[in-house]
Amino acid sequence: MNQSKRYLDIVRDIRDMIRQEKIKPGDRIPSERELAEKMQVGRSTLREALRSLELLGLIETRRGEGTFLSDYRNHKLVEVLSTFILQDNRSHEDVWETRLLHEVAAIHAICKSETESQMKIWDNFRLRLKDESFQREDFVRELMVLSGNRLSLKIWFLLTQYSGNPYAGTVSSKEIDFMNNTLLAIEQQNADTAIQEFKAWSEWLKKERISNGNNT
Amino acid sequence: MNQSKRYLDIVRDIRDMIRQEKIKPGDRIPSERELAEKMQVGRSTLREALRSLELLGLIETRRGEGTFLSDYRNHKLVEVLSTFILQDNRSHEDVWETRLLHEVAAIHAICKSETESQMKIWDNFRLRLKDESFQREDFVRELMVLSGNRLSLKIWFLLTQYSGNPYAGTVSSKEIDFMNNTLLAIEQQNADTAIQEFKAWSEWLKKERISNGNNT
DNA sequence: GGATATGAGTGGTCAGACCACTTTCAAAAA
DNA sequence: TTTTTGAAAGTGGTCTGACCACTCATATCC
Repeated sequence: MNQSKRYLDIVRDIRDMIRQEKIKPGDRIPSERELAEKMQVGRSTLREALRSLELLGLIETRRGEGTFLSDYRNHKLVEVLSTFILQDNRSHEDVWETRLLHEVAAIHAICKSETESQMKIWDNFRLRLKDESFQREDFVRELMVLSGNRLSLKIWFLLTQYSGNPYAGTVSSKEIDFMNNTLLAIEQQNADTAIQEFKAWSEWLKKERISNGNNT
Repeated sequence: MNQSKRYLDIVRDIRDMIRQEKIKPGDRIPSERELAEKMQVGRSTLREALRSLELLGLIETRRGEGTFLSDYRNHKLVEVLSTFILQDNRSHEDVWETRLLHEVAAIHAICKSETESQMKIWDNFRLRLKDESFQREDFVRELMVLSGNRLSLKIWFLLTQYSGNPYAGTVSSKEIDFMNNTLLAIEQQNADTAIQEFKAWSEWLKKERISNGNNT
């Protein structure tokens, strides 16, 4: 009988315990010493399991306080993977394209799943458009959220952070036109036009950025 | 100075070491005792880092033999995260959608950037299509590679691992039709048709999967 | 030569000891 | 009485040294 990987069993046990005792995100789970005794296992072994879970963002440990269950919706899938993905893929072009890819998909999704209750959202959008500091990034973020795909949102957010915000600064009137056009097409649920306009805007920005010698 | 989370530093150090010393998947990395000494850290602390990496499937440990850098293929991340996270159908849906999103974008990119030299690729594709074991995943992987966006490819690959391959098994004739149609449209650089066909295929598969009660 | 025993090396586990930190609460000071 | 102080208890973070179980290469024996 070789059942190595005891810590994997512990991971499972902890999960089961959380389920059974109905521990909710934010709640404290028993201390390491307590768990170790309950599970008839050494503390160091137990800790190996806990650290694994922590790296994944499933639990949170605070020295002197204890270990807490974190919201599993905030899991570190993206973050963890990114440290291993983005390392050798520093191609700015790839990051840019991938980011754009998520943005376009979000617009497409929004156009295809419009509900009446969202109508007022666009009005709100228009109001904020008048704010000078309302830039492409803010605009897109709203769209990403509206698309409803949280994973895509997370990836997008990460890519945005990674590539920085090269558009900081004033928002030109040309940009506002792009925004308005895109928004209008979305309102009319015209995906093709919206995406076309959005891409044109993005391309334009890209060129502006290059001509300004803006590099992250 | 409170710099807790030493094991996180170790995770990074190990990653850097792997990169610097050009350790390849399958290669052996130094023993725990060796690493602990080199990094001036206790063996138990080092092990916490190693176990985290192991849970992610980035390394593989074999008792009595050593620790080896693993190929990205076997990670348990899928398993562990899914038991914690995927109870929520919404997350499942997000992964699926995000994956599809990358696939569609790849097809789009290929259609828009066709070069003559790629012509023979399609012939090769057709040949492999006759192989029974050539499934959607294989088909799409080729496309992802052809798209040229390595970052997108990596993200797609991990999402695929994450959501598993529920399509394993025989490839129905209906599927082969879908594949052929998609391929044909791509050859003709007809992005809209290709994507439409591809999405239809995906939707069909999704339904098949549900009706078969296939759940990871 | 082939089978077998041995020993070095490795990961797996444990117990015990500190350390650093947070919280609590009772004693001391105001 | 109220406020401040500080000691104690509890927690995670780390290290050490000791075994155990296993693998593999080597030496030994038949």
